[in-house]
Amino acid sequence: MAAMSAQSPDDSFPSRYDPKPVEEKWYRFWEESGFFTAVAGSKKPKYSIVIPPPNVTGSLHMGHALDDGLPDILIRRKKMQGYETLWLPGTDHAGIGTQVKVERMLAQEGLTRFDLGREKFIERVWEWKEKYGNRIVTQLRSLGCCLDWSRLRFTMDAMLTRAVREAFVRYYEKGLVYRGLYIVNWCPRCGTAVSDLEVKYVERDSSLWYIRYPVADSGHDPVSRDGNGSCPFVVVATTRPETMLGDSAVAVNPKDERFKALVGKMLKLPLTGREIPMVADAAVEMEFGTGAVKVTPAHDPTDFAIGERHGLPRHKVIGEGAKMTDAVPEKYRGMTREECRQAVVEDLEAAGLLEKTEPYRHSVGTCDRCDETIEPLASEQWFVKMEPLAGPAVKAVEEGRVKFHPERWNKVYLDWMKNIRDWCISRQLWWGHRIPVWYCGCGEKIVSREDPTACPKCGSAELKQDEDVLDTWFSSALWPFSTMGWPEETPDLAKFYPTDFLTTDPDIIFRWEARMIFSALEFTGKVPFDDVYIHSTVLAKGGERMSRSKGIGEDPLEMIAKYGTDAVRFTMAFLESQSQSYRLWDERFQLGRNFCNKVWNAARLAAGWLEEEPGVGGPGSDDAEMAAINNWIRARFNRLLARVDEGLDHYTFSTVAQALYDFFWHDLCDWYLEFVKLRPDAAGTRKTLREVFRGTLQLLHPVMPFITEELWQRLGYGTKSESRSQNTEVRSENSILSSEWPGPFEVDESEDDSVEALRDVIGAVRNIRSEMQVPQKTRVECVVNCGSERLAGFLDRQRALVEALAGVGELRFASERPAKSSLAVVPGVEVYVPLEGIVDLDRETARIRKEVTSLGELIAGIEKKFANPEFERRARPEVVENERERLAGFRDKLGRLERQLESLGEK
RNA sequence: GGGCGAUUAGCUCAGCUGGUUAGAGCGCUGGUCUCACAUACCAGAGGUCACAAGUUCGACUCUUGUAUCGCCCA
Repeated sequence: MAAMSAQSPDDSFPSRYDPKPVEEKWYRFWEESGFFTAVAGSKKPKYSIVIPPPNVTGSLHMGHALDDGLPDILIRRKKMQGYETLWLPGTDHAGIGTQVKVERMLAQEGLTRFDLGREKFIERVWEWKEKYGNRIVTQLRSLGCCLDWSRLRFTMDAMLTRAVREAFVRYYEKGLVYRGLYIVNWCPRCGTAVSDLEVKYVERDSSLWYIRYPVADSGHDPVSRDGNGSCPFVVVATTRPETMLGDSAVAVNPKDERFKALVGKMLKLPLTGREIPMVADAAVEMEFGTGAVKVTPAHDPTDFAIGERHGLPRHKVIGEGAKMTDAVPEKYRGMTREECRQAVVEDLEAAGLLEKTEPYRHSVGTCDRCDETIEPLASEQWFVKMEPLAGPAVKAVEEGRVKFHPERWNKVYLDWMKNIRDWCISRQLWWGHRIPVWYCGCGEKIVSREDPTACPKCGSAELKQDEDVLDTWFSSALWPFSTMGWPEETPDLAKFYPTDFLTTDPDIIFRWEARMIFSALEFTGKVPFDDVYIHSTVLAKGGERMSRSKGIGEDPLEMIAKYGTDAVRFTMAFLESQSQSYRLWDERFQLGRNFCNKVWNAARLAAGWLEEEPGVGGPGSDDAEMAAINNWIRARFNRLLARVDEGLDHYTFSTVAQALYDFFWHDLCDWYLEFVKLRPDAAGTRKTLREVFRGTLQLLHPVMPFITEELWQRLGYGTKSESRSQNTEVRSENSILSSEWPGPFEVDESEDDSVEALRDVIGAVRNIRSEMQVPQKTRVECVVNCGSERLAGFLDRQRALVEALAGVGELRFASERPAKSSLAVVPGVEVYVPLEGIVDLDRETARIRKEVTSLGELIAGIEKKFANPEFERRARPEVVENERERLAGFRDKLGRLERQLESLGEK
């Protein structure tokens, strides 16, 4: 411990990276510098992204960390690449969610929304929003997102509300929005209709009840079988016996021979005294139950359709509160669905009309939000007619104007869009965009952008606005352009729309991306974005879905507090590899934290060199000595740059993070900085160090914004302009965020192979030392036998590096193996380590044998290829040539090692 | 019922259009407080790439099937 502080005399550059002070400081700096604010009048090319708006009721979870962290990576790079970027923040009013939240608050005061009335209630919701709705927005800052706060939007803002009205009215005028009586998914607990997407189906164990419906004019006793061939009743199977009270018919498939004779006859509906017809309809599956099904047009979508086709009455037997209505016999009225089911089954049984009950597993629709069983209910609702809208939305993706990434999601989207059904957009809520339709006592219906004051037909001022509000997703669908001022032709819209990119969880691809695409095409004539990236679902350690309410998973804010924002961002990018999901837990963030610390400490080391002027004429000041190594790291940097650019252009975040990690840790720290330690003084080395560090910080910046800005400043890049800019544009580089994205170095790679050989020699000696259990502090001799003069010359010039990094006393050159020495063969070089007195013959034999064995396997593998004459005939020539070279190389190495084994045997 | 995805080292995951000794992080083993970092350094062990058949000169990679798991839609 004491040693540690002694090693870091300068407390202003501590040996551990502490993210907290750094993060606060630089976020404020960026924001105050105006880096986040987009300029619509800019002449620069644009790059824009709108945030997938989180619910105002929400707080940051791992999904947001990706929704918002990944675009931030892209945005930061584009800023550095000189684009005028807009990264637009905002929140969604989340109709049901918010309303329920405020209702719960009221409940604590012993009030319901009805006690307050609509107006007062909405006031309370706004109060709630002002007070708590900004929580998620604040949290986005701690993720480091460079969102343009001057353009913060909310779906209930006046500007966006106007867009919603405009959209509704335009749809209406084109006949694309209509009001109609259809079966909707009714949630009795939420008290509203919900769209198909908000229904989740869960498998439940239940029963299939077989009920006898007596034939009205059969003349037979309905209970006993008379055995003379004529059937006194029709048996129907149902999973919902309580709905039989609302039956209007029994239907069979027209092709079903079993029932041909009965079609057109009347049946007695048990428990009600009603008579209902037998009808034939192709929608009936002959395989289900008995082949005859009960038809309840008011409570089932298929039955509703059958009812339409056959002109059947709709008996609404279950009401909005999921209780039996007055349309049923008195004894059942007011019962819940469950109570009524039991009563009906008992009564049928008592009447001898229950033929049998079978256990049955089926899926039951439940409310996505509250898990209540959904009641399909015939109800007056507003719908968007999807067919005319879906066509262009399908085309946009088929023609590649919108591209999903990973590619497979294109298909998911297309399947859905091609089978889409009309969208139920009215909700029986108070919080939301109220439907802009007014009704007059004279029967006139007014659909208007502005609130009307009088009926255009009769002049009456007694107008009543539709009670319902629009589905929240109706406004979300307009988000990419409503946030920019549509329908006004604003500068923002002109400059930044369409947007370039959007990322979300796979969950909301239909609610969001799909609806945004058709809405955008309809209203703006343009796609809302070019690329959609569907990120992985983050699972908890055990593979379960993260859930705050169930206490499963990690809180990103906690992880940020514990490991730092950059560590969280880096780790999540590292894991984001285009798979369906990945598992994440607390300790995983150590990956990012350790990497941050590595970057920090490498900078700490380099800082010492960069502060001083290069030495002149002193040891290590000779550029020639380090030239090949400087070129090597520059070449490695170029390779990194190519990978980062390629990866970010294709949204392969994981490969980008891995490339950064590998280069920084394994090329820069493990080798280059270790080389430089020995002779940091040459001007060429200084230059390389400075430039490579600069470029590397820049490449790291989009993923790890805070630490890179801190180091950018500490290393002095923020004060001296060193941009290698080709542009004439003058850029202030006082922040890494405003610096110019790097390009490749010019580099002479002619001696890269020599540097590789240098690393191989050091590695070989280290390996021998370790296998021979040579103590770390013991210097060994090392003799090399080079295949070429050039390489020998190079290694001679680099002898100091071999000596320091491999623990070698003196590097010597020879063409013969010294006695009692250990041998390693690397490309172009034989490495001997004389181990007089230390060498352990058994160990050396074992070490060589191991390698001989693995070489033998490799050689056998390649020989097998050549053994087949087809190989040389059919494989590509370069492949054959390559294999030939590998084989020769392995054989050569094997021969040398075998000779070593023989000579060991002699001694 | 339909669609999509996964199955690679003890764990969590990479491996593009088939052809360099299948990689990483963590964990493990041995050795190091080496003057940036023990959140570190050095060396190493560990995989018949779920299974079967096929295509091919050649399959972790392509095709088909089987098994197990997961996601979505109806």
